[in-house]
Amino acid sequence: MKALKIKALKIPEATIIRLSVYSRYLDYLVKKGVATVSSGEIAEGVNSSPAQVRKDLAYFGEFGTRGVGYNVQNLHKEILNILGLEQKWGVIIVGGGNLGTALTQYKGFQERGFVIKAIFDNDEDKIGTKLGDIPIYAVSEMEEYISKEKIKMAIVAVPSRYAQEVVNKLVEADIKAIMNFAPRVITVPKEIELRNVDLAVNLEVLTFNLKNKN
Amino acid sequence: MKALKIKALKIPEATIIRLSVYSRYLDYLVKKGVATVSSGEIAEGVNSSPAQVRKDLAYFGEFGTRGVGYNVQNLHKEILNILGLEQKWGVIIVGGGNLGTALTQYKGFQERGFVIKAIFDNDEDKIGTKLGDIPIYAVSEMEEYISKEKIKMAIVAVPSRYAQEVVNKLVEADIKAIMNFAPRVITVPKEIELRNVDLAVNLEVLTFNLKNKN
DNA sequence: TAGATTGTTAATCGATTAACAATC
DNA sequence: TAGATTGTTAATCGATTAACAATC
Repeated sequence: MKALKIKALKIPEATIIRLSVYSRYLDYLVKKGVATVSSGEIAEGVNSSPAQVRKDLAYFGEFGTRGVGYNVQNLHKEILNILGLEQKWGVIIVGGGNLGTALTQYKGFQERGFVIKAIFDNDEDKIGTKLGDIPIYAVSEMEEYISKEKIKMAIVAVPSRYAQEVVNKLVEADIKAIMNFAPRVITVPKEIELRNVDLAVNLEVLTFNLKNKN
Repeated sequence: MKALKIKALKIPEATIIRLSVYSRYLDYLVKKGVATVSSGEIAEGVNSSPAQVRKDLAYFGEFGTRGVGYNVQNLHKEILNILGLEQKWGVIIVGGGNLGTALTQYKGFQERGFVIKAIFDNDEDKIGTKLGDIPIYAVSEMEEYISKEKIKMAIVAVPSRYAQEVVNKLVEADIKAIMNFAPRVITVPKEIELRNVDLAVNLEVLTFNLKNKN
């Protein structure tokens, strides 16, 4: 008896991250006016291998032409689609300190279609003011704002000791995805997407390598 | 003929990252006054598995006692040592914009023993001023500063189009490790440690998952 | 047609998980 | 001694790389 083969193929996270890198390189090629590109050329441009590039793309479809390569504009568009970047995403930032402020103005988010809509903080001096165009509200107003504005994504840039508490509030407010900068183990229900960005760990990998490779 | 078996065991980067997470949890246990901990308890504290914890530690030695577990203080110290954090590390930041400024004052670096020593920028209005205690110098002074102060690590927080150029200067100045925030493919000689932190990619992994898992 | 390059399958490599003897 | 937990080996799982038929 042959079981119906359902393609429940799991896509490695490394693949998603590489797709993001490919899309930036393709963006560069589009601007340069290049029409066609091979997996080998992409690999060279992003320090990968041709097989890896083709494998990553193969999870999602057949985007190339044998003997020819890939249409640059088309592949670029396809990858942005795969990543969910065919639309703009409204994002809120919790925490209006140095990091939150820097992230609010970070060009790299805007370039990829992420729009910071508001900052939430508990500092009375900041509440009611604006950072450039972006309003700063009290954390107590967060749940209502999320619901009213249908916000799906939040960035948590508060001191570590408040991070879990803030995340709990976000979950209650029905946020779908959280990018957390606090170097703490944070717990969320399994249906919530959580990504931890630990800045210090990155330096620690470097010190480990300095100490051991040399 | 039996070849001499040299233990050139390669340690997964994922292990290093987890060690960093373990060390933070152990720090918490130290402060809580806990004396002994098992691999199972660590695993629970950091969302991992007991086997993973023991495997990660086994790359570096035998730190526990069978039937008992690990001495919290000792294990904490051992892991910091493995990561190279038994010493303080002087770090410079290139780029005094929003992100560079935020990173300069980021507590998470200080807590782990990273000391930001100086910022380098090309903005005439900033050069010669200070950000808190941290002096801002011209990029033209960078090479001399690195050599004089024996700086090993640098953080690159300049606009993407300048990133490779800045990295080249750092390499010439004999820097050993670079943490790069520019979302560009950066090339360095193989003896230089390079780590790319791409903030937008993290949001893109979230949008991908939002789009596909739900 | 000949040359090039894809999409895909098979082989390899590496990391995680499970199992268990060692031992406190 | 009995129970607990480590350190380590073996089994499994997953991701990368290599190879090649398909095909432009």
